[in-house]
Amino acid sequence: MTQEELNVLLAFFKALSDESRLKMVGLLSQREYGVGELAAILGLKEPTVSHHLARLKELDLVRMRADGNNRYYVLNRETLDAMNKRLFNSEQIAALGPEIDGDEYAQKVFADYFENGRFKQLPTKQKKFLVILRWIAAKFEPGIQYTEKQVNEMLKQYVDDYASVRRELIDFHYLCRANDGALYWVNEGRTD
Amino acid sequence: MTQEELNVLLAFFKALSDESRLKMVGLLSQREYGVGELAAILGLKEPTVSHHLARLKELDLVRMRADGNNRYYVLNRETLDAMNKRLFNSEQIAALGPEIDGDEYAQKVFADYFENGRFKQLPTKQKKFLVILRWIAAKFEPGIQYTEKQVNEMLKQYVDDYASVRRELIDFHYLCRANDGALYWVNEGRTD
DNA sequence: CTTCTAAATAGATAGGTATCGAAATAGGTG
DNA sequence: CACCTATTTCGATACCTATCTATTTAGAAG
Repeated sequence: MTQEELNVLLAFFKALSDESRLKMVGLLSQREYGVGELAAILGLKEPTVSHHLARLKELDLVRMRADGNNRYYVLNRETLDAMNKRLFNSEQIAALGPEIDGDEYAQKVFADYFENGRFKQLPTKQKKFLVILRWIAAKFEPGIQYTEKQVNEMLKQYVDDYASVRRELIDFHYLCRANDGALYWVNEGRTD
Repeated sequence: MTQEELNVLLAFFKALSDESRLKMVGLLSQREYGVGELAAILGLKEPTVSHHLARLKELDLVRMRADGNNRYYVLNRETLDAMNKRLFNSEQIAALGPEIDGDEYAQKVFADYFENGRFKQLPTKQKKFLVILRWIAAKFEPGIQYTEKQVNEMLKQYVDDYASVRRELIDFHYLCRANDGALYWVNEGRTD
């Protein structure tokens, strides 16, 4: 699951994790309501209701119809159903987890070398080393250009010998480097 | 839907409306993890992970197994499924809305007399008046004892002549009053 | 008993957001 | 045009909570 997809789900849960909005969804599932009407029923001021409706509308959870000065809102059941289907099946739930390398082997390598958010040391066996290199490479966002300083900062989070790792990332074609050596970016065309 | 039930759903959405917890749910759906392990993968400190796990555990969304100093957590899929079934059907969604009196008549009364969160005036026709009285009565929580001052504060939110309304609530047996007149509470045994 | 380690708890801080009042927008009506 | 009304936008405030560090608990191992 990409960060983008996760953000959508997150936004969906955030949208429904407010008492006022949850009640509004309930009301708007029955019939359309005007803003003032909702404000009266919920005991809120118009600006507050307007704010909540805007948040729901952002996610396409409600539809709006204008009639003169009044705007009538109603629940968009399709979006709700889509979210429901999208989330509540095993694969999707599992996919919520960040992508640690999937296979048992990689998990073992992690268990052995990863501690307190850092790699205490790097394995000498190339296969194990590549598991870690791949994981680090994935921390760089595709399409972004990084200065050498930024790359170093990134790597220091995870390893002591950041200079070696930076070199290895280039050697194994996980990162590309500009001719003058000043900029780095993810090699999106790489295939294993 | 009671306030209690709504709170449960609200808590559920709040629980999943955090990026870290959402990722944790994904991971814990695949296998059990120790606290430190999760902290390493998510790039968080142990206390933070501990905090999130506690929140998930409160709702019975995860189960915990202790082994020596380590505690292993795993997703409780049943709770997730139950929440899913519970929420995503039409009746339940509709029930999220606060209980405005259901029938057309009551809605009309509201439209006529309720404005900006208050009743601008009270209808003289008893039938209409009772619609409003019932609605106000529902604002008091069953099982709670209110002082007269508290009752007045409550009523002032909605009407000008709070003293009359307080008397009517007693006369129509929506509220009970202690013999000394100091305490009020909802008459749970009332039948229309 | 002392030491080490994993996790939970306490306390502090910072960022997010629900809410409001005031002001701006825009449609309707004369 | 001027006025009224419904809604949105803006700016400020207050509460909530995710996160951290420091401390405490409690199991395991010398």
